[in-house]
Amino acid sequence: MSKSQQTACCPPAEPDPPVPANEDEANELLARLAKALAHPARVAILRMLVRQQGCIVGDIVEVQPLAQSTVSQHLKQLKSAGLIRGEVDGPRVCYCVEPGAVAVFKALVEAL
Amino acid sequence: MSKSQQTACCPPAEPDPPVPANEDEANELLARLAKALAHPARVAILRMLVRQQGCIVGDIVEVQPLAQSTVSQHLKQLKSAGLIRGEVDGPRVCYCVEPGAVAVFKALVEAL
DNA sequence: CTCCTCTATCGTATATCGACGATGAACACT
DNA sequence: AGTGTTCATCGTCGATATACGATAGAGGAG
Repeated sequence: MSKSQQTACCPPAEPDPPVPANEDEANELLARLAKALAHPARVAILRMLVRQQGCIVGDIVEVQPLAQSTVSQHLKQLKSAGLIRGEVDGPRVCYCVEPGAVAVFKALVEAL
Repeated sequence: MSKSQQTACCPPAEPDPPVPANEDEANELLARLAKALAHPARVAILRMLVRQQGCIVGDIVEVQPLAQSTVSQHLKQLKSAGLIRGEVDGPRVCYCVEPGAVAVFKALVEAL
């Protein structure tokens, strides 16, 4: 039973991502975002979410060589960093990228 | 006594920074580099090193609100991630950016 | 040779990470 | 109601991160 359903969660939204002008704030934000990606599994998850539009947790667990609870914790970290968003879709939860946050991260890194 | 001496350490070098083609390896490398920047102090230090060509440890310690030993540890992490390089300059040590590593990091992030 | 400066390392304490199994809560389906 | 699926949370464990003071070691200055 492959269960890759393209549930149309994660709508557009995203008006504008503010990049901090203050350097100290930029450092803290960049550090927080970098910390969220300081683990290969989280990088892989983010990449997966960027690639396809929204992912069910089960799909991620199938791909990652980790326990379901561990994946859930990684998702929690990505979410609390603001890089992804999760929406309940019936019994499942659909995660998707927060494009604005990724854009801010790219901008901060590029400005290094 | 301000001691900002532009000791001409940190020569050119840098032939070519190889970016891993394999996605898993890219994930691990990105995670390692992101981890190195997962702390505001390290981001600030890297920025400082990018801005001016090479920095004496003492200068960094003066700017950062941290103990000298703590700064030294952060430098060690940045160095073991390959983002900076340190050269002994008499009694001092001059740290400088490893431009190739920063370029790889930017490329990996941009490719997200 | 004897100080003095500069930096790295050691030792320590606290906090967070990363992983897992087990449990709990929400939902669909019968 | 009862059952099964899906995901988050809890509790736990070892490993790592972060911070500091204290110490060691290498180099100049006198």
